[in-house]
Amino acid sequence: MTQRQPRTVGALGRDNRSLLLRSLYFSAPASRQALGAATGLSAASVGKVVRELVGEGIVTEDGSLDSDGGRPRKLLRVAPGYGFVVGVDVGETRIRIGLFDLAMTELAKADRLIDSRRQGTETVASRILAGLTTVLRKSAVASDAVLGVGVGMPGSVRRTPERTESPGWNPVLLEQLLSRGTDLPLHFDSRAGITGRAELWFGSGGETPGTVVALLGSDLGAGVVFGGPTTHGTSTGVGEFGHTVLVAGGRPCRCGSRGCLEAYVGAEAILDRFREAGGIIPEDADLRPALAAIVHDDQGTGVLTETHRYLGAGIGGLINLLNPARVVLGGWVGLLLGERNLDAIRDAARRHSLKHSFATTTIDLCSLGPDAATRGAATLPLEHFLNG
Amino acid sequence: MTQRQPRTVGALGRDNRSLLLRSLYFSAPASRQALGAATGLSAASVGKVVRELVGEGIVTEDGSLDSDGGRPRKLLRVAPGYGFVVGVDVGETRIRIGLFDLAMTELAKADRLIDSRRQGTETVASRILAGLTTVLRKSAVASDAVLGVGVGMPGSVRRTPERTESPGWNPVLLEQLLSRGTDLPLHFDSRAGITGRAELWFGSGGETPGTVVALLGSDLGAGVVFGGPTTHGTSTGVGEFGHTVLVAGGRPCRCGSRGCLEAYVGAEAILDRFREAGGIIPEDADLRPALAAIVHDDQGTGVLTETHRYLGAGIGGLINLLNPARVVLGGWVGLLLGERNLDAIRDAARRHSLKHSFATTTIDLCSLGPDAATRGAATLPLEHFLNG
DNA sequence: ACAGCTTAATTCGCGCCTTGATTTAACTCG
DNA sequence: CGAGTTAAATCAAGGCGCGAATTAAGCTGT
Repeated sequence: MTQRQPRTVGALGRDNRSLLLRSLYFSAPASRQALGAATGLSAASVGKVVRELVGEGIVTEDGSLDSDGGRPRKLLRVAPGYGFVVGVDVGETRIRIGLFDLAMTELAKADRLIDSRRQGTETVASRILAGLTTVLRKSAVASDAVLGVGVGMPGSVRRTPERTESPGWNPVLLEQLLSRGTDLPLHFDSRAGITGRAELWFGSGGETPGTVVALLGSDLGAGVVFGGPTTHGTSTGVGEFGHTVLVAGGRPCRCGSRGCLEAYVGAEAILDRFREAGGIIPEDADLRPALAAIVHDDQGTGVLTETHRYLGAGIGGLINLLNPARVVLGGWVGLLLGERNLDAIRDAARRHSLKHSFATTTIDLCSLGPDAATRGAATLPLEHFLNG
Repeated sequence: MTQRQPRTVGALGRDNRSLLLRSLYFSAPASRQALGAATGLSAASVGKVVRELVGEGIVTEDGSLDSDGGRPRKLLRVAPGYGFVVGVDVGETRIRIGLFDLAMTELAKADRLIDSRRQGTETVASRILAGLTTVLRKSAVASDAVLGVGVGMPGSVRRTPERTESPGWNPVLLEQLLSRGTDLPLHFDSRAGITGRAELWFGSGGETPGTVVALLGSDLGAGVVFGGPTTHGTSTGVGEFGHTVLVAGGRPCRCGSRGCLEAYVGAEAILDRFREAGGIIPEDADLRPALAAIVHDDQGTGVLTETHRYLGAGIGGLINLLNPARVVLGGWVGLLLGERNLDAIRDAARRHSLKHSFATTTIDLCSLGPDAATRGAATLPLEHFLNG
């Protein structure tokens, strides 16, 4: 029955402070005036809050706008060196760690190879902790200046002790081990989630409210992140759409079901379908080059066209259900398919969604490289910081 | 960049007032103490706000709890007669109108037959306006005591002047015509939306947060309403899921696409599939009895089992994507299918969704009759009232 | 170069809110 | 019937945002 936190007048103040801070963060260098307009707060309140923030060292004045007759407005920004955030991307073959300042410039990074098939959660945890000290040392950042660590983990992050996806892998245990090894605040999300966050925060188009990010990669599955109706910063994971049924009773999927989207547009799935359609590809070829080759030339099998169509249908369903303002296609498989013929995907999505919903949606390619994941993970503690 | 309304301290007050009012509304007769516990407000604040509300006639004291040694707590409730709300359900063959007091007891209702194929928006508007005066007269409620009118319309309600679904039907025009004919505040939603709202407000299970309502009817399409993470009262339409692709390249759907869910589990679709599978049904049979007959005995065609499976797969996708706490199956087709074998649907949904998501979801049948629609529509102005 | 103008930022008093403490009200029980 | 107990109202205090007034800091034209 509860709804809003700011019940008390004190909470209201903290709330407006965070509102202002977030607004400032996203509008980069901004004057007090601009902040007032953006937040709806009066000049007096903006002044007061800014004074506090400057006093705490969170915000600094940085240059000023040229005047045209009056007193020039001083520009404000969040002090990049006030604190630092760490992002961790736990892949299947390696762990990536990045340390960023508040302006999200990367100050240090570290890679740790792992073999997820053979090494368990304990190894992953110790690797992460080791990488953490490494980036701290490299960047000469004091541990207590780190605001938090965001970790993107494979699979779903839903907290259940029992029943994890892969036998050797236990997200709950990872949390325990990590929190035992460091005092830093930890934040967790799925890999799809952190990649989506990266796109939402730093991707093309920027802060469009109501953005759905559809990620396609072999080792990533597919996921969705939804930037709430408000904006930026307030992104919330929604769910997985890789296992939506697209062909009832169709191809078996590794999830145990049949006809899932992933069983058609996942990397391995595309390769399998290519082979079945008579396409020739070396048996021991690596996934990425093999897929790239198919996308470049599908040897007349029609697999590529079909894949575009499947993907478009899946996206169409997404559009019907979530009615987003923008769909961003990402993940290396998604990028490969989209770069080749995004219009084919758009077209299929159009055919498989309601006219009106489709008309108010744009479908774009993700513009970020694969190493954006750590950056996306680092937005987890950053967001926590901005929300006070 | 804006996010929360209560920026100013005055708004905070209004906000808490509405919080309290809503809390009171849903916890029926409640003491001041209970309200304090429920809302988190202090006894002092509760007392003050309640005094105001009583002064305005919105809330009345009604009995008191037996004491066990101390002063007994007086019970409060929203005065049912403080105001009234009207719900309108615009179907394809008739318009239903209901007038309710704040306790949502129906004081009067009216039916108007229409022929949506032949009569245009103008007729619908005038029928609604006529029905409105009828229920007002019947119930002897003064027009200015009506807080608002909620209208559930066929199709999507997304506001676009151009490009409406059916040629003779124009939701935007309807809004214009109605607002020209009455001064009462108008609220609009889709028919799926109002039916979903009814389930959310008055249905079994009650106020579970994160409830998705899946409606299946021939003339209704399928829709989804999502009760936000907060609670009751704050429901927001999400989208249509009747045209999610379930069988890529499958049966043609009236939406122009192929393989939509509706093309398999819509009433006509089930009948068609039944006939194609060799089932015998009179050519001129009415939809409902015909479908009921099939559900009762599908003559060994397997169509029923198949339908359950399709529907389950569709619901599974819903679960993956939205991760609701509860899925409620409604609409007359949905009820028919669910009453026959809900477990088959559950089972198919389980097979087609991620283990964890499914485990945290329950799938139930809608418990409301078909005439709940006007009641659901009337929650639109009611909610507006409760939100201040 | 200097008054006069213009605009930014700060300061100040007001009204409003919630809260904890205190007081009053209303009932039970021995 | 008075002591005890609990509910509700009242009161004073502390905070917050806002508009108005004030101060700060540049331009501009002669």
